[in-house]
Amino acid sequence: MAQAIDLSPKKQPQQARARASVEAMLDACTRLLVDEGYEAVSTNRVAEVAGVSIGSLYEYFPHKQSLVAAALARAMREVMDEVGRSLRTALALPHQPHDGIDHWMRGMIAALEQRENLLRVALREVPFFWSIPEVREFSRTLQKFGKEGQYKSQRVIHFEDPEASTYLLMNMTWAAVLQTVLHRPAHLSRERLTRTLVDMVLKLL
Amino acid sequence: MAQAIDLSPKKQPQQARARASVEAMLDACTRLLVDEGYEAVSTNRVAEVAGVSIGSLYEYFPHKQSLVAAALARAMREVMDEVGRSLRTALALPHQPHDGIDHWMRGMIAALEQRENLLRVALREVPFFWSIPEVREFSRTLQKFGKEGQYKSQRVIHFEDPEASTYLLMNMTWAAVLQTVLHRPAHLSRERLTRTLVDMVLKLL
DNA sequence: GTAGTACCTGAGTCCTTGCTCGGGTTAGCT
DNA sequence: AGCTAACCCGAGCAAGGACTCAGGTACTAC
Repeated sequence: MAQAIDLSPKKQPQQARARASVEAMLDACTRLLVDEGYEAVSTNRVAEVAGVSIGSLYEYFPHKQSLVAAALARAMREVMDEVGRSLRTALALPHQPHDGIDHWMRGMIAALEQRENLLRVALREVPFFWSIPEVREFSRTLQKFGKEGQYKSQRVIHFEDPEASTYLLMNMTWAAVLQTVLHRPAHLSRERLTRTLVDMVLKLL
Repeated sequence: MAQAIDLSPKKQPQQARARASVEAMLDACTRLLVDEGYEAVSTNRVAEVAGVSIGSLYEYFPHKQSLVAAALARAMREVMDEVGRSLRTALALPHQPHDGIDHWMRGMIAALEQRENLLRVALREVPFFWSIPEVREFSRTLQKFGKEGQYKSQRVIHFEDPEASTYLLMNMTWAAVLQTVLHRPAHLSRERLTRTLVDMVLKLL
């Protein structure tokens, strides 16, 4: 099992030139993850693709894991931002609750779809993915979003155990969205799954 | 991304002695996966732990992946058997439907719990996990179980799109069960989650 | 100008690991 | 007993990959 490693970067770039180099490294790492999977990511190749030398890479990242973690953390922050934005516009919609749920689901699906291959690799191949702070935070934020949505739309799930049901609802929904994007069977279109998912969530509220 | 590889074994053991060796290899591989994760599994170590030589290992497995795939396939067959058994006893219960769903959920959770760490590693670290035939079959069988349960218990989800809703229901349920076992937060007991999950599934039927 | 710091370079070291291969041992059959 | 095929052995090869280090180049401050 993946044991705890320090995933933090080594030192921060000070000048613009160096910041560009680090960005290039992260871009290259992301590209390799997407195109060839985690096993194919070697520090030498990342440096090559980024157009910097291997020595420069180790200026800013103490080891391979911290590089991959930084690339994934950046992506997760982007996803989280988009999901948060789509929640806020969903809550501002006049025709609650169907339209709100619908908008939010589509927002989440769109956010994932843009990074489909990266997320697939991250979730299925990167051993320390769940140790990345941004990923842990993502789960927490998702829970917060769930409560926020219920609160603002004046709807609460009425089960014996509200805390457990909110938790499960969010996780099931998230899993279904992930499934829809990453693992959808050919005979079920994204549209059909989205519509049905919205119906199911409404039924649970 | 993980490309397609031939995951089938090389040749079958003929004599009892050889069958025992192969079993020992699979056991050792499973143990290493559970204890130290996919990255720590090297063919040399598997042979060492199994008490056979590296040469013998390559008699029966053409490469590392086929060994890991065989170990995981064996585990998946066991899980599938248990889940199937618990579904059948659930359907035979007199007090439908709450008791049935409850029994089935608990059966699934128990089946996963026994192999908690192995599944965690398989799902999160093994790049070719979803290419293993037994895993693909597992997903299909789960869908079949879902339809079977609905049919025999005379309950069908009444949504506009029955096919998509069955698909989603099974996947969401499965995801929630997995979540409960592999990633449960400390403040929510397994029992609370199980009970709430049963309620939610019932509400959707 | 010059000192100091940030930044960059890439050949090379060391280690791990997947896998081979030549040769030995055991089981089963006639 | 003798023959064949199944089975087992493990030193070692070849490749690849994480990471170092000794020495350069570009900024910045005074």
